[in-house]
Amino acid sequence: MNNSQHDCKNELQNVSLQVTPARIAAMQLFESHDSPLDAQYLINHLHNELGIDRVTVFRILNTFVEKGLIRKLEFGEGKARYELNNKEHHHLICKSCGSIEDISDCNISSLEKDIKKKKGFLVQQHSLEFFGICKNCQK
Amino acid sequence: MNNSQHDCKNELQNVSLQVTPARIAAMQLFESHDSPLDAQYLINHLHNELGIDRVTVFRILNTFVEKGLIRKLEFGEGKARYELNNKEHHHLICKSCGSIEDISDCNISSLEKDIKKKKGFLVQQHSLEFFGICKNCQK
DNA sequence: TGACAAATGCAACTAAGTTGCATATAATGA
DNA sequence: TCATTATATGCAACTTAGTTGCATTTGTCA
Repeated sequence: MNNSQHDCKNELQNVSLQVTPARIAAMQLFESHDSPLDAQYLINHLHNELGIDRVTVFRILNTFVEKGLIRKLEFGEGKARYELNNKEHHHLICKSCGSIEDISDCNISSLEKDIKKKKGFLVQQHSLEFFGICKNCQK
Repeated sequence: MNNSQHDCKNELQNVSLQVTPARIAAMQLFESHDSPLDAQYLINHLHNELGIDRVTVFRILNTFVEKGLIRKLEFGEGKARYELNNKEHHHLICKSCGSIEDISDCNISSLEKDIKKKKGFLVQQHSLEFFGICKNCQK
């Protein structure tokens, strides 16, 4: 078992999930990609490499979200995307080429405190996505 | 024709859309609701009241989005929601009771200028949603 | 009012995601 | 290391959101 597989195994055990080939492979895909992946992408890879069924992939994604390993995103595409749930960040989604870039330091937390004070609403999560034209497509 | 219908008719004409019973009724539904509506809600109402087909409702929604009358939102429910595209605001979505409250003055525009400067990405739209527990559900 | 473009209805389809159930596999404790 | 048991997977069938093609109807405008 190589390093990457070993890391993935630990992450699964940390959240009390059984370590299976499908889950290790799914974690590895997330570890090795920067931009958020859709279910179909995982289905293709896991089916080709390990013969994993699409239903299993959907179940893995739901389980990972529940356990907090990944988070679910929606960019108005009629399907969900998923990415590792480590550092907080947001996305710049280019409407021209479809590229997805990350940004961090959006300083939303002060706004969240405001919301608690003014509205009494306790924010647990937020989603912030920017849609526009990336640097490249403006040329 | 009452006032509300007349207003809706004007809004349709302003964006060069033909005025039809289905479109007037759809606009009226949006005018009379604060929280974002899903397609199924419109389908139920327009079908019961006017016998409008579901396909027509989806087409109306797409047309309204294209013309900028409404905007499309996604709250991770596996379906889209739509609301009038007038003043900019964001949403507080309660994970306990499902209620959706509006908030405004989020001051994102300074962040958008920052993004242009730092990343070269030109922001045209953004979506900002907060998920948590509403005042009522905290009791 | 008649012509023409645009909107609608209907049927069929696609794509994302879910459920039930039988089988296979990972974790555990002797 | 083997048997037990809970958990994960595969397969088939299903649901729900949304789309497409085509024939018919309706709104607009001259």
